[in-house]
Amino acid sequence: MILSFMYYNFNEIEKKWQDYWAKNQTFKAKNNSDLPKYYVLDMFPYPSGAGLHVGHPLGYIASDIYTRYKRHKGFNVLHPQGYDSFGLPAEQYAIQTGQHPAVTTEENITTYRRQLDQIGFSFDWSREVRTSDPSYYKWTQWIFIQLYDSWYNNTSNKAEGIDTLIAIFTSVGNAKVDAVCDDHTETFTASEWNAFSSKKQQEILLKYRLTYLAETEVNWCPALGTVLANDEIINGVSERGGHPVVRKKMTQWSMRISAYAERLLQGLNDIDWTESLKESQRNWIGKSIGAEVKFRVQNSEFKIPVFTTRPDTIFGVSFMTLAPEHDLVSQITTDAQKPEVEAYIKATAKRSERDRMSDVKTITGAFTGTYAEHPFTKEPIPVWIGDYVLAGYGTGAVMSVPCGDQRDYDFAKHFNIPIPNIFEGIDISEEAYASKDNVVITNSDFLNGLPYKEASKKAISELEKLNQGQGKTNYRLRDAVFSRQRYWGEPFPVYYVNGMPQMIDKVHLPIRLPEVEKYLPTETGEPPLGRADVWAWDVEQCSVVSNQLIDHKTVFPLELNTMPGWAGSSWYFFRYMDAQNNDAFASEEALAYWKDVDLYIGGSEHATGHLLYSRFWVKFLKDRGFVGIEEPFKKLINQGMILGTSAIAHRVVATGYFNETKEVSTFHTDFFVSEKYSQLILSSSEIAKKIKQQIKEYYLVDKKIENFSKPFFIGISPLHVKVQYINSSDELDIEGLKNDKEFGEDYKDAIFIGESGKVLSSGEDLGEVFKVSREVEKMSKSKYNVVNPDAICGQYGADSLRMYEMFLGPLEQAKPWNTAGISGVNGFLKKLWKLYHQGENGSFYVNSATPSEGLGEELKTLHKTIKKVEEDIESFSFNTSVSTFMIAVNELTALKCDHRDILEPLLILLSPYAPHIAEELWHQMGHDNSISTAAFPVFDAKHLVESSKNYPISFNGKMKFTLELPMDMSKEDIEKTVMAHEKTIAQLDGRTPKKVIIVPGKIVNIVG
RNA sequence: GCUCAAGUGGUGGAAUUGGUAGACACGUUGGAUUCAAAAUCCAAUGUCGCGAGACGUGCGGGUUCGAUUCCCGCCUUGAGUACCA
Repeated sequence: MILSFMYYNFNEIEKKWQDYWAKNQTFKAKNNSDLPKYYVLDMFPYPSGAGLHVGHPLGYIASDIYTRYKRHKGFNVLHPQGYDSFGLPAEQYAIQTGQHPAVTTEENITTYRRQLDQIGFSFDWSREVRTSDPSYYKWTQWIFIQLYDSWYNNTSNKAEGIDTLIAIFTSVGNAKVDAVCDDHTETFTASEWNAFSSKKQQEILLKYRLTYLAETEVNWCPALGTVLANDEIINGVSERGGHPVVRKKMTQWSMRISAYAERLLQGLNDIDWTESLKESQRNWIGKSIGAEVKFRVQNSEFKIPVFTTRPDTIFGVSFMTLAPEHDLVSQITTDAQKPEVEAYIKATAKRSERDRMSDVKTITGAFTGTYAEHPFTKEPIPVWIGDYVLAGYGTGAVMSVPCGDQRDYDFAKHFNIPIPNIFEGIDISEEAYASKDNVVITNSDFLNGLPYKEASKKAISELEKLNQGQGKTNYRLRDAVFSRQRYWGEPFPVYYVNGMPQMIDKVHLPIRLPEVEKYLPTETGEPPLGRADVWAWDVEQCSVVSNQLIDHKTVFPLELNTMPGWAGSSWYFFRYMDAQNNDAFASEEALAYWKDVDLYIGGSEHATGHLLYSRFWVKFLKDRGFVGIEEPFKKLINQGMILGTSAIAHRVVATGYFNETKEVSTFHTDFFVSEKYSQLILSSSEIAKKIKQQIKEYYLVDKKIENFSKPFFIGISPLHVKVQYINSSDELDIEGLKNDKEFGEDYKDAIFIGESGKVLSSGEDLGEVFKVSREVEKMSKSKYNVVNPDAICGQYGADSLRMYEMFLGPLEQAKPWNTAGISGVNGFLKKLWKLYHQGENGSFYVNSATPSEGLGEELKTLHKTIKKVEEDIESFSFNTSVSTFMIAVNELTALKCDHRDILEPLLILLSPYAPHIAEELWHQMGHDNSISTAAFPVFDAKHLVESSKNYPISFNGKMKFTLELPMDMSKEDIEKTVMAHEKTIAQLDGRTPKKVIIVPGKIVNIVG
């Protein structure tokens, strides 16, 4: 066994230790331990059918290094993994092929697991979870019911059980309740409440529940046949697939995340996330402070509430603008204006969200014919509608102050509305003045002479006196739509009685996803669950029964929507703490021990989706007493994307006439030129002439194509070729490309012109090469630059892959992958192996005797390495540790070091990065246990003490030479020695220095 | 437009409180070993220059004895966001 490992046989070693870890459950975390806990989590992966490319494991490698490091440091580490296994791709595949998504998901997970295992991650797989597993989504449904049974009390500033709200309604009505609820919720007394029908009471309660069913304007994606949440739409099209999205009114489940807007914003101050990530959450929450002002509509009872951040500019209002969708529009429009207004509303409804977004320059609007009344001057203010006002933000109406807002200004200019100036000494003839700084209000009655802040305060207090406004804080964050018209998601534990939703009792969970014969919407446009035959709830038997039994007395229809992707991923980090528990989503003890995630690593694309929703659910679960923490992820790191290095071959295109009609056209020839000629060929160079001639002969003689002209003109067309055919010197493996099965005959006849201009029929011409040019792009199948970790592990080993991914650059930065560079770390591991195999014929050998002296240099190297590696891991600077290891091995090799006292601690330092080789050498050193819990070596500064310093001697800040001087030399002596040095005298060339700066231990700088 | 991040050799990148710019690696060139290749080892490698030397961290200023690092103004690239009242 040992003999076969005389050389570094990574394939055998890695297999051996992966099997050992699995068999011995080396990385199983205990739920009770005297050791301090540490929880390291990777963002939940979706098991896609394409498998992993080398970009995917980057974050997993980083978190695994940190996990292993923490174990060496004496922590009980929880490092689990699982699958966010509900989702669109499996369902789209199911629609195309008819295969059940559970089947393809299972297959994908198998591939995923195999790929993860071969990289040597130290996951505790005994805690694996899958969101599509009924034993998991049972608890997702359970949390949904908890949300339904809760309301948000602004007075206590937390969520409470709905029963406390009902108690208040029963005793005093809702006038005194400060709760987060729908707009336009009616006020009622206790006696009115008690007299309401049960249905009416249920309708009212829905306006308060934290998850509620309501008709809302949603983002409907016709191509996917489902609604999407705001964060699932990028630039007006769906995040998945890029399909158009339209606005539509639908009855949907929503999550009242807006109740938590302020807490979600404030919580950001207490967590260690990157500033950019916190900033995008802050922008998404979009807090703005201002006032709500009510404008009376002249000659009517209506009032138009508006939200403004500039109450100080209230005397600058010259019109009002309502969103075309605003409820009041139809009621206040005069008969005379009705045709124009209705036509405008129709026109804007037709425009998709995308059109409206891409076309912000065109100013459109219509006058309603109605006037509102200024709260202070009582002057009439024309009321317009315009699509630059969004129905979903604020009150859907604005008080338009053209002198202080550019959009109002443009609108006023376009429709010839007056633009009164209320800013002292500011010119508004060209554009509005939107800044809050350096403003003094004028032409504004009691606000004259005041700056922004004072004027705003004063305006609000005056509005309050009139009962026409008050200070208000507004948030951009909208409630999140929670229904999806899809099959492959969690079913809602909901049935309907008289159209009102009812929760199924928690004891009957999980409500399992029913079988359907097709995964498409029904003919009547209902979601796929509408195709299920057994999808009704029997309240007496408490079970799911056939639809045919629906009688609306004891058997009722079940909800047809399913939950969105973020449902299962908003709480999974708790399930890992106690993954097998059947009585709770996790036991109180487990929750109390593991608390929160100490380190979370994942992509920044989840900034406004998963990371916001998780925080929301955790705050809710805390309010209701189910968990003890306010924030789930203490520290969060976004790993940067690994980009591909595409290989581009240069194909010759020729322009000429190639047929009897002598029509001139351009076509792709079979000729390729090496990188050197990719620019040159456009000119009338010798090589271009030669190629033209070759092309002519080839098509006329070899291909026997008649009527083939000599090409008038030749150019270059770039062609992506597979990166696996490119070596470290950017040279193409011509044979490989020609015989690639994927392209069949495409390149069978290709002719390659190499670097020296010679034609290469194949790769046999020695010393003659064909080069491609390289370009850094996103890894994608279509660019043939995807690199599969399986191939890397096979050729270089998992330890090389792990180290190389770290070596590429800082974790958080985007960086290109180039397989050629991996030989560097692979060479390092071979060199390391040799260091431990300095015996006869390269056999394993370490010197276990502890010499009394003489290890000075070796100890210096070791302790320098301990210090640097420890600092690097603590600061997530893994790329520099890899360099440090290389330096250490280079130095120890030069010293021919074979001492156990040096080589053993070095292995522990290395084991988080290259665990397989570390385990193997650890084992060869005579240890029976795994290296994974060996104590991390302790740094001792005494080994780094230097007696002298090689001082850089600078003249006017520029280093000219260095001088070795004792560390304890005084400033005066340094100056004397330096000034007396011959090189100093030569540099000064007779001049007298103005000043000599000496920083002991650092630098000498001579000025003058 | 706004917000955030980043610009250093042929390439990936290093320089953690301002103190020897280019560590470590890839690539390239030359050499050793080999019948030959692979593997391995040694040396050189920022630019210009034969050389002494000069220049050099996106650009222009500034602070400092000294700036990749700090300040001001610009340019470029990437990411996010977008009529948010």
